[in-house]
Amino acid sequence: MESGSPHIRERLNSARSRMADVARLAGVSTATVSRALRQPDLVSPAVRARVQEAVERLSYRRNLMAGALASARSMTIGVIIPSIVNSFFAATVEAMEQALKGTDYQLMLGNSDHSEANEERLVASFLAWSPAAMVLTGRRHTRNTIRALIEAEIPVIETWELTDHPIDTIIGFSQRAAGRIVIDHFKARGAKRLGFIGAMMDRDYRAVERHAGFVEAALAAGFPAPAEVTVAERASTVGGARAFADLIARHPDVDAVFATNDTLALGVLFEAQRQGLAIPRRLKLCGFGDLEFGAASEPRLTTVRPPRREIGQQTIEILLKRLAGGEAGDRVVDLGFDLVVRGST
Amino acid sequence: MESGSPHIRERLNSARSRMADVARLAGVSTATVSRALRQPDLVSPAVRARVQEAVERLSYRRNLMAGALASARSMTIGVIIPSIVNSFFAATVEAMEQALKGTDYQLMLGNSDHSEANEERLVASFLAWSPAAMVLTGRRHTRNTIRALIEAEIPVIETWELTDHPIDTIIGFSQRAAGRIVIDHFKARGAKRLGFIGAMMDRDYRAVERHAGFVEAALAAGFPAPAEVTVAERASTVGGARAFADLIARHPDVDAVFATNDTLALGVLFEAQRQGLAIPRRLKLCGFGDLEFGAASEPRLTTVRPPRREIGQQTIEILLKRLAGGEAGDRVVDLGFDLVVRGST
DNA sequence: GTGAAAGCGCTAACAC
DNA sequence: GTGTTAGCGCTTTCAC
Repeated sequence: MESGSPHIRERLNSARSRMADVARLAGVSTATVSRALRQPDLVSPAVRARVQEAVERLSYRRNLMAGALASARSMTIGVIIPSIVNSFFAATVEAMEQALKGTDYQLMLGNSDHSEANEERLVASFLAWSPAAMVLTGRRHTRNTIRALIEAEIPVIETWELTDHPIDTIIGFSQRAAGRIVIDHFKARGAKRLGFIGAMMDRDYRAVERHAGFVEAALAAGFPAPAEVTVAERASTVGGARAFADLIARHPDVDAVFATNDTLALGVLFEAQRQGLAIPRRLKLCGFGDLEFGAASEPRLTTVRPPRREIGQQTIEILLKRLAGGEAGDRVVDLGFDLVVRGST
Repeated sequence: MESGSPHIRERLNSARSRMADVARLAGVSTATVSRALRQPDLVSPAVRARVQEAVERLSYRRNLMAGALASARSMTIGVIIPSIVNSFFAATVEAMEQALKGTDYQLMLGNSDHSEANEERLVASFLAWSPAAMVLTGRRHTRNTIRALIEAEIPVIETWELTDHPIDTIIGFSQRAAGRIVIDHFKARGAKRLGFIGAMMDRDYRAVERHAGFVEAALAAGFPAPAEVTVAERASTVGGARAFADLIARHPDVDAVFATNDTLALGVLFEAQRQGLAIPRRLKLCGFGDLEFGAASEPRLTTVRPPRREIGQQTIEILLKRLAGGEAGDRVVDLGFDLVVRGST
């Protein structure tokens, strides 16, 4: 901390100024300064200008904490995702950040590690900051989480899924349908014996739903029950490769694999190469997530594209409208998904 | 918001309780409650127990905002990374979160998108929350950023690089040296004509430094100047594939490529497969980052492993010590890096 | 070891 | 359209 030349230090008794200083310099009350800053329309143009000038002269910055305490609302939006590494959700968060640019709202990001108990703890500590709104991933939460959220009386958006009974509003798509659609495609491609590869199926219940949709549709379409291997840890390329090696060793007749995550699918692709199984001739492969590398792999990866960025963008759009006093719109927003057919099937 | 049964709502006049309520129930003053909660040692065991009980009976949660306002310090650590999608930094953040578990500190995450101007804006808005400390990526910041940080008089950790003049403390490794080490390895493997593939070299100056180290060492080792292609956008597999196609078309004699990012390297790998260039026989390939897929690709990817998680873990360790009143330790912490040699070279 | 009292820097009624 | 007056719920001297 002993860095920084005294020369630099001199120029700035600034950042310390309080609203009262601005008020004095502008010749108005703090209430007026507060209005001029937050609801300029309520203040006469002349005063607005004087306040603006004073703010600049003092390089005044509002103390958000004081404001939040006084109003019991902070300019914060709490966001909880299951994981930030190597994840679909990063794109959603990124889209939210972009949609928030130019506003005064700040995201507070939390990582539940796919655990409802962690989520409960995060929600509790986020709420201690009186956020303006909360964004959760998924529709499954503990009773306490739901209770705390309802009590908070702020907009709450659940994401990445659908349900008829959202806490407030849910924006996403049907994970089950995403699993189902793969079957239609495999069938059209003439697959005979299906395989399924998943990861962390004990915690990632969205993957469980995709699996359910996949199996349900497979049986309905007359396929035998898919051969399955799941890895315990979170989705990884290494895990996908191992799982596929295992799967194909035990079920050599499998000719089409659905992996619940493109990262797993990438592992399958590499392992198939290693074993000399031609994709898509000998093995059809479909992933989920439309991660970027799928558009460049050899062969390119067929996958289900979830509306990763759209979820984030819509979430913020709806939130901003609500926070600006607008009515709550639809409680359920289905953004759908696409099957992106490429070379691997 | 109209969700939630009345039954649920009844049970919880709770979350509303204030410190004064706890004080009354415990028969002490709010000052004592505050002490009992934050510095239990200053309070007699008997009182401590009574306060504890009252806290539980009322399911009292401290209002962090009020505390922060009163003490001019919040239990927040501001963290700014250049990008969260598909990035090395996600692992650093994840490690920080884990190291923070069990403490009352919260990360506030910001995304500068590799821009110093964005960083400046973020720092300003984070400081309005009176964070207990700030963590930045890199050593390059605007004058304003540095000034604001020094004025804030809080611990500031810069990460992912080294410099003799950190704002406060810097934890990382030499990007230049990371570029240099690749040359030794390529030379040992008998490479003759080198290629370089980078992304976003106008903004990602860490990549620029790796590049500088790579070129400098190449010339020193007697190689001709490496052939280079860079993509304008952020590192991607698609971009890596395109860049390599371009590179090899213009310089068919290149037999060893260094990509500043494993994601780019993955694209090179796929494009080489497409063109029938055997790795490592015809083409040696080295990436940077040690992203997970490199351990599973075919062939597996040689790469430089930065201390991604270690940086995050050490950052928090040092911060917690400082925040608990400890002395500032070394101003420069070099965590080094490893060359992970695998099948692609 | 504990309490009283004075804020922290804003916002929000309400009056003018 | 603007000012006055109370707080928001804590932390922090300073006494005792």
